Amino acid sequence: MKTITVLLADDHLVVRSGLKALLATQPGIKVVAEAASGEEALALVEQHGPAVVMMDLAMGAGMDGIEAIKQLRQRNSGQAILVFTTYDSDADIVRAVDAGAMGYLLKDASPEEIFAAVRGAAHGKSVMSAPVASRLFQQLRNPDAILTPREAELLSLLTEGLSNRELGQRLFISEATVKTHLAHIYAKLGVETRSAAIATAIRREGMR
Amino acid sequence: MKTITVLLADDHLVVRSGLKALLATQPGIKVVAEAASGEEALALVEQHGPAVVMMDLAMGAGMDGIEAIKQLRQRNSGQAILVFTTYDSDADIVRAVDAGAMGYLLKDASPEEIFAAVRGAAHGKSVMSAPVASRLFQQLRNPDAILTPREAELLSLLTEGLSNRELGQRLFISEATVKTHLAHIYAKLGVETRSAAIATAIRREGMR
DNA sequence: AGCAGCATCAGCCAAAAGGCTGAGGCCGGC
DNA sequence: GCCGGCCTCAGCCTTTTGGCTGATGCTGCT
Repeated sequence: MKTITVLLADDHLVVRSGLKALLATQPGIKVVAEAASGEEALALVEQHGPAVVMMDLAMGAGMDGIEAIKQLRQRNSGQAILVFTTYDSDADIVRAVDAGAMGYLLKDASPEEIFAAVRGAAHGKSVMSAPVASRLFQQLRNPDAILTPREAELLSLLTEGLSNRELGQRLFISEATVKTHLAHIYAKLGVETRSAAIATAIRREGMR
Repeated sequence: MKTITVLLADDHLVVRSGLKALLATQPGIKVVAEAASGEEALALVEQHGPAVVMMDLAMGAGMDGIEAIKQLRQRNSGQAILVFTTYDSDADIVRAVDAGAMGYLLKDASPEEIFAAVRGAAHGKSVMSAPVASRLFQQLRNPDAILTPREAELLSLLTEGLSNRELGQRLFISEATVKTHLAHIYAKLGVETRSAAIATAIRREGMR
């Protein structure tokens, strides 16, 4: 069996080093490069052409993981991309899968899960942590709860603490329209107040 | 020079393994045990009596890092406790230092910082990541902005999206009192609305 | 004793948010 | 071409929030 070459992209040195140490115990898997940012990841992929890219989503300043995934896909150089991150926010999962990720692992995954995911990804299989899969499943079961683009935009601004008036000004719509959107958002999020919407949005949707 | 024995407490296997790999490169530092939870950390400290404990604050279910630090301090078995976490939220820093942490490192610290911190802690020196130190400094400069215990309690409930009425019921106080506290909180956080307070609280104070 | 800080409450008023109903324009799918 | 979803807006009314002023009791420090 051919050796699987892996590139790690994570802004935390400890995480890279931990992953490297873990993967080093596995015959047939080899870490060929490490990147600390999205930009670096793109450059190193070009240079090393790894079979699998393990990518964090939040990477400090600059390009984030999602953007990096999109760009990698566009170049179409055939890497399987595995998201490896701390949070399992609905929005992140959807965006990552959308951008072209082959799998989605959480940082508290067991070594076995990690090895299986890398091998799976290298062979074109899609692998997800259980909590991630269940979230995706929930989204599919409950399509009514999916926010429209405009609503998502509003919710995002909402989490910055803006008033209805301010929201209207930012989006060039009347306050009445803002209220309409908000009512829909509340219904979809299953909350009744702006405060609860903000709380759920930041926590559940990962709008940090 | 005596070897410094270290115990790692972090619920993420990758982080433990990364830290272990990093520390292994340093002569004079030895990881003697790893814990995945606060409870486990307490037990293993008892068993191994390490000189330094590196502890994450958020550790999934069960006892969190702060609580574990407090308990360790109570037993007074002489370990230097080093917080090693992802976030530099004001509240966490203060609580950790308060609980008896010797140092506070962020997960994106460089290897040199990490080594220095471990060595420093073992010799009774207090070490902080630069961003952490600057936050502490800011708090000291600005004592007016420190929330009273009651206010913090209220803010915490606020981030769950409760109304004034509900807040009053939860805390057994009148709605009038709730409003008074809220007004003070807004002033201290430098915001003008409940929404903005929630947003800042969750993001800045790390109330997740 | 006196003072400061904290927590508690009241009343009043203005502003903001939320619930409800209805409605028009636009676009994509059947 | 019709229907449904999305985005837009209005008016009306209730509830909630926020700003202000003032007041009481407790505690700890001086």
